[in-house]
Amino acid sequence: MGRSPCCDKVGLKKGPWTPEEDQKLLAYIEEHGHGSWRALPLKAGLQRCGKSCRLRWTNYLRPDIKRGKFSQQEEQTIIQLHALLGNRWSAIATHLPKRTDNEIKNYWNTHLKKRLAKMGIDPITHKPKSDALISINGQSKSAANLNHMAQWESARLEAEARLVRESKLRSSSFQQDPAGFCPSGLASGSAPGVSKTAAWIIGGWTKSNEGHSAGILNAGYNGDLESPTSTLTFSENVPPVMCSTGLGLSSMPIMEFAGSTLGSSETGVVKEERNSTHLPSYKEAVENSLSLTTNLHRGMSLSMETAWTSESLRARNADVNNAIGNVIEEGFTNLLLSESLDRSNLLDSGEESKNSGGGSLSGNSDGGNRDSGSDYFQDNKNYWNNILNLVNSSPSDSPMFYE
DNA sequence: AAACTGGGCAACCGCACCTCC
DNA sequence: AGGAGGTGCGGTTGCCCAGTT
Repeated sequence: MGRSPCCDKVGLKKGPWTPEEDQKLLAYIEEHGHGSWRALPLKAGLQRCGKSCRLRWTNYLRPDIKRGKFSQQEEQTIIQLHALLGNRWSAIATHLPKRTDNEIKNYWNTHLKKRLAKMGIDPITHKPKSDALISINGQSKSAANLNHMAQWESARLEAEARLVRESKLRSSSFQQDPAGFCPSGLASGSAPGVSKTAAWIIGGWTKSNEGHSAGILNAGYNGDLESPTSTLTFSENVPPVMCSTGLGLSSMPIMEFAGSTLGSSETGVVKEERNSTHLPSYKEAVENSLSLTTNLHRGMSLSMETAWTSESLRARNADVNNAIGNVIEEGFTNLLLSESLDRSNLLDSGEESKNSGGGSLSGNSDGGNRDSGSDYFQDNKNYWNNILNLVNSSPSDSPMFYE
């Protein structure tokens, strides 16, 4: 095709930006907006390529960028989303308000990836690197767990493959009006829907453990959990496992969300129709997936408030935050984030403290200190539950990043 | 104190996708 | 329908700085 370069490289400056250049760019964009990036440098009086200007703006100058150290929850978010999305930094960034994809990518490469590796977790697959990590008497558990994770991965891949197929078939874009996702019966009182989401996820997982062939999350399961549960039912013949991945959710052309909180029969219905001419790409499908689950969650999370006040928003966010926190606290992802975790100490001590929000992978790997066989398994369930839970959480109104 | 090393981060590069004509 | 330009994205590079030898 021989396309022309995005800009004439001759005479254009490269390398670090000076404060003067920053000022010029800022001043121009504040006054005119960026418009065409290619034309911007000339208009702004910059000897830079438009692409360079865009990058500088999006990664550094933009006013809504939060700089500085990543919080623990941000780290969790990155790890969990990376487990689900891989190196789709922009998609991950949408769930981390005020952080740029570049910043997240750098942080992953320089911190989190290494930390995972150090923990014996493959930063690519997010799985333990070998069975040796598992306790002696946990051999069968190890196998079961890896099998479990393999199924998850398999489901994920299936979902992605399905997305590709669906994206070719689909002819509609999503109706993403959050209000449309708010089943009035779902959020009675002030109980945040997110806890119900978590309950649903965990409930589904727990049940699925009893029958792996049914998939990891049997979304269609309408079980007898004590806590309020919600179910997803699909009008297509979709293997339940497909519902287990955040990806799978939105790939369903027609999807019905039935909230069965506290025995209520109110039902929120989310439907998409095959009418539009828009054929989303795979990438778009993935994004839509996230958006849909996000909106689904948002709908669940919304109380019956008709207006969003800052107070109600914050109150809700606090509730949501607590709910997420409660779930996440139990995940072994926390291991990666705990400042107190010192693998060598654990190895040296030969005894793992029986605390605490999530135990220790290294503890598990070290001679079966964890005598509760279900803990490790539970940790891993939680790990992946958290991922799904996270995707279900809203990117834009995520409570965890309020300052 | 100088040289070396590694970590962290901003920026660049090239490809892929999207949109417009 | 197809080409060209614009933009977004992910991988990589290179510079700066702090810590170590």
